[in-house]
Amino acid sequence: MPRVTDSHRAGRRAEILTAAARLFADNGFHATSMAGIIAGSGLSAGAVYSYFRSKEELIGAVTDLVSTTADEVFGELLADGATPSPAAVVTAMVEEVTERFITDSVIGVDMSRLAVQVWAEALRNPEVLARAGRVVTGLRGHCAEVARRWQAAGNLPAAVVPDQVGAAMLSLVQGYILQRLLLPGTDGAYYVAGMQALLAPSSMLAASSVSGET
Amino acid sequence: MPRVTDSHRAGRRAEILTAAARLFADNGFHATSMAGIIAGSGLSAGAVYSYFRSKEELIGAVTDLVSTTADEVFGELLADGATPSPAAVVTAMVEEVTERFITDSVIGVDMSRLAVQVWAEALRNPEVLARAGRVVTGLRGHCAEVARRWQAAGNLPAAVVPDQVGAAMLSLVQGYILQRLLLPGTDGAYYVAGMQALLAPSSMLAASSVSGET
DNA sequence: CAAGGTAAAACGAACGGTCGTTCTTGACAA
DNA sequence: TTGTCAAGAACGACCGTTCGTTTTACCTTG
Repeated sequence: MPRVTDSHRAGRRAEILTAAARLFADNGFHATSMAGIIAGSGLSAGAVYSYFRSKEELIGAVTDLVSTTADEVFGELLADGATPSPAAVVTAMVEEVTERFITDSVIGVDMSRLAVQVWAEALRNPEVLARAGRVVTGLRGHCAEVARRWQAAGNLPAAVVPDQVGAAMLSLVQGYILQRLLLPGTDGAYYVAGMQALLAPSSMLAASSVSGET
Repeated sequence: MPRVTDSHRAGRRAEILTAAARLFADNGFHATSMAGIIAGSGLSAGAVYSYFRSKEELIGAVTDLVSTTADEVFGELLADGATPSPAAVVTAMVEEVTERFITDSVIGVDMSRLAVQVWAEALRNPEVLARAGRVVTGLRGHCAEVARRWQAAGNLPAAVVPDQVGAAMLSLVQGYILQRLLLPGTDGAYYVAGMQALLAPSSMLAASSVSGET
């Protein structure tokens, strides 16, 4: 038998996933046909269906890919014990989105476009909603942790609920993704400037550096 | 010569549009079939196609409906010459979304769900992108005007670009819409509290009332 | 080493179903 | 009668998926 190596098999799977992600990013999930994915992957229908049982499973896999990428992109923001300001964290998130999310280095697909498709799909597909909700919860939790530290440092009133602040911080990133796709000319620097002005109207320099990994 | 025409004919058109909007909100544009819309409208295929030339035209009409509703909901925020704080305006927008956008009074459809579908569709349909972009530009312009007045009142540095601040303000509304749909338990009051804390960390009462129409 | 067996992997034509759309037909108002 | 419009069966195209066949590469055997 063609005892193909595991890595080869995983590579094939990744190729199919990449082709699907590229088409999904361009046309959305339901305006993309399996025939297109099959052609894009360079394989046959039967081969594709031996790696993914159905189109829905492919959608789920791409959703996971977006989720994983999002986690990776934002996961390092609080690697150490720093207490950056919310404005600095949102700035860092916007920059990370611009550099690593909009054109993913691994497969060269605009993950921000996929994210919007995932949001829309989540409204009708309970499984996608569950996955997407988990990611959003996680990201909001990271932001809430920032708010908690900022609060502990005395920069926020004690009565403030960190998770609530985290929700607003996450919104600033989601809105950036959305407006950049919908409105030409909304780039990272343009957006960050307004966000920082909104968050620190009196003193313009509340931002300190945000650490990456150690 | 149409005997019962005009208002009756417009009513029919509205019925079809309502049925389409309801199904689009539930399942998105491409997972909704014309057969479903035809059944939902209570008319026949031929009748529906005499009012709308194609499914694409129906999608465009629903996009317009969402746009119009959004304009109406947010158009009154700056009716007079008041200079409310950005936080107060975003608060008012979130409340308007909750009360008038999430369940539109005219047709009883969740416009926020439709908005997400429009965002996704805009990424692949140039006409929808144009319409959606126009609306987002308009909303951001309204927010920018708030920032401009706030700046003129001396609450923002002169170097700040109002449109940039408007983009961030709009993000806070878009993020609310998104997170409310994706995460159970994100209601208006919960969200507003965090937003206000983020925008006015030092003095918790920057908000004043925002005027409706005169 | 060479040849043949074997089973996984890939192929791709074909399938039933559903899609968006059209068009013939009938009913009714003028 | 005649003009208008709705009804809904019918249509071709394309959908996601299946499955019988062919190819491939490793293992066994002489």
